[in-house]
Amino acid sequence: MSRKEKTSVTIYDVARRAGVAISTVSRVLNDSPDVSDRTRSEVNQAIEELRYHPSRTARSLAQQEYHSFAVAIPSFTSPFQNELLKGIRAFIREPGLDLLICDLGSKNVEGSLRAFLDRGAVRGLLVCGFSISDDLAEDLMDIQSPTVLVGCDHPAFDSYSWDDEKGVQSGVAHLINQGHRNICLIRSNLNSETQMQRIAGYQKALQAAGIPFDASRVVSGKPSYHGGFSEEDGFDAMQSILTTHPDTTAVMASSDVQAIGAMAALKANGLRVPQDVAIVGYDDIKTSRFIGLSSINQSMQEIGHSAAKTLHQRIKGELVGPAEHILIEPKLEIRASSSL
Amino acid sequence: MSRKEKTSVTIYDVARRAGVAISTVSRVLNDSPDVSDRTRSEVNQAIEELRYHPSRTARSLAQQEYHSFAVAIPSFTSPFQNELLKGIRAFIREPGLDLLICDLGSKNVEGSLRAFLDRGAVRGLLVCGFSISDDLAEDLMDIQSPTVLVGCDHPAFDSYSWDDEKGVQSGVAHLINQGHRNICLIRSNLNSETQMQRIAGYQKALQAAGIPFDASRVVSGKPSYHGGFSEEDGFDAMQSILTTHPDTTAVMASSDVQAIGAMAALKANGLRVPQDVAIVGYDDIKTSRFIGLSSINQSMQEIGHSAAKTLHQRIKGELVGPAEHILIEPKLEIRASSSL
DNA sequence: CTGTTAGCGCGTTCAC
DNA sequence: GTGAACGCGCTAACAG
Repeated sequence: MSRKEKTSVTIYDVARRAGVAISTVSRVLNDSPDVSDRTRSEVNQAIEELRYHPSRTARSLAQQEYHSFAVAIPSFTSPFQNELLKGIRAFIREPGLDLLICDLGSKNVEGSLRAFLDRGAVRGLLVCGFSISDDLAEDLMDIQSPTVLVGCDHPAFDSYSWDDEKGVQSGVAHLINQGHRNICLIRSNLNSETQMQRIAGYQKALQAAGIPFDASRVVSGKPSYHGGFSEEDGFDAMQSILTTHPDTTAVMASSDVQAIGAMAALKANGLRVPQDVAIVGYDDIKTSRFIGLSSINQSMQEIGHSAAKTLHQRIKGELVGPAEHILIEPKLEIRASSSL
Repeated sequence: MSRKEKTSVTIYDVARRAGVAISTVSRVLNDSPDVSDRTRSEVNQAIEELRYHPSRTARSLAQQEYHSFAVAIPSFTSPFQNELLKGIRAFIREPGLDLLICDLGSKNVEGSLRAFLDRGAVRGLLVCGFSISDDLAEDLMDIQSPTVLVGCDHPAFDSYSWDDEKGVQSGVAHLINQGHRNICLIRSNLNSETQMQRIAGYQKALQAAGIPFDASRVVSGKPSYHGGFSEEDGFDAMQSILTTHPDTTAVMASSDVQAIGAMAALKANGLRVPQDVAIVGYDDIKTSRFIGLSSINQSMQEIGHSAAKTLHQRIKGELVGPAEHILIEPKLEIRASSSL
């Protein structure tokens, strides 16, 4: 009995047990036709008896294949990112892939991604939800594997991003059309490019209507989780709006959960939505379908699906040529239940 | 130029470039102290120049180490599972692990898990959210790697589950204490053990108060996503309650989103919560803090964290001995905002 | 301190 | 149809 310590059963054990060579075992494993029914069943029996399962890592190393997408994403449990992940999942279901998720957190996003890359290169990478510096872009190119960006743009990679400026602009324009003039914008407390674009959209809409821009009407909640996109942030922000700008009749929120929080604040103050204060939330329509708000639909699911598909094609070499850059233009959706 | 086709840069390339052996490169990679500063910097330079990144699979194969947890979970994007994942993430952040997520979907959960296992064994596995058959349990034992169960129990594995019966029982008892007698239970349309336990809890609470059990008061929505735990399901279920049992004054819902849907249905019918109909939702308190309901707190995050920790310890051999079975007893939480 | 060599577990030519 | 041998990219003893 010179068995090694607790070593798990390998393809060699199976081969020995079945009285064949490992290549034969490998063949039945990958159901090659070049195996006699007899040996096949013998091998299968040995596999059964030894309760053998091939090693995932060994297999992908030898096969130079990939069985999973790597997804780098900040706070993947946030409702927003979730929609994206649903889309990705919808795609990978058929090819039978898994998701290697690297949660980037919300503080040192870029550092986390670097650490992830140092842990070892992956076969294909989906980077979601934050704009990458040129520095990071180089690191990303270093790993030599297809990379698709979602939520930001960079010339070197395929990307899916959306026009935040136009999104907010159309939302605010909608409110203006409804007769509102005292409109506040709830932003996050990040100074991301995204935020700047949204503020620009807000300004443009006001400008187009001849309404003067008042910077104090752009508010954010206290710093909190999810970089200022949480319910608490929305609640805080709305609360402060009600005290500093009591004449406000409409609000554009930067996310759906923010909008939910804002609504809660209104209720807490005895105000009705949308009669007293109207709200438009920037979000995915699917997320909060029972909340009585209008919203900017980003259809994150579709984006996630497309991004995953693109990555898959790049990896398999089915897609060649220069990086593609898809810019989604968010649409305004008037909720049927907006009279909640 | 006899370079191979598009082969990515390996440790050999770096070694050649730096004029050293691959083992030396490996040493600086794993920052071993046994390297002279001079060679180290030379190697590092070569790494820089070649933009080399070690292969994740090759590394873990050779090292027999693990850099990621595998998590098998049904519909990981549901708000409920999300809380669990948050807890898991909280744990893995420090050891610098990633998450290999296998989304089991919601239809053929067990089959999906089997397919996952066939794709190759993993080093450690977290199975969440559904009870496993003895058959599947064997498969799980076959992969010879530590496995921790969350949301169900099995003698062979460490497990974290909660007492659904007592949970629902306390929720319904609370409603009874509030003076309600016509209480409905919104269940999912799965026939899981969990559901049976919940129904049992409902019955026990009624029985303790001398209220006769009426099976028709246990309702579910139309089959839908998430196995009946969605907003739509809650909406449907409440809608049917209002027509078949208009005398209902209180409802116990099986999940938070269900409760949200139920509330929407009430609003749609001009009813107020909780004045006309009170609701207790079975959920994680963090999930829907702005919804005006009482709830059964499952503190999924803590469970996720503990489960991940247990798995980690098993893998590292820091935890030995028979499987541990933790049974969480859900607590009732009266929401401060329950007058929304 | 550094290079050589043997694996890690499996896929994949090649001959037989 | 089947087996021996090599390679995937890297780590880990051994030597020197």
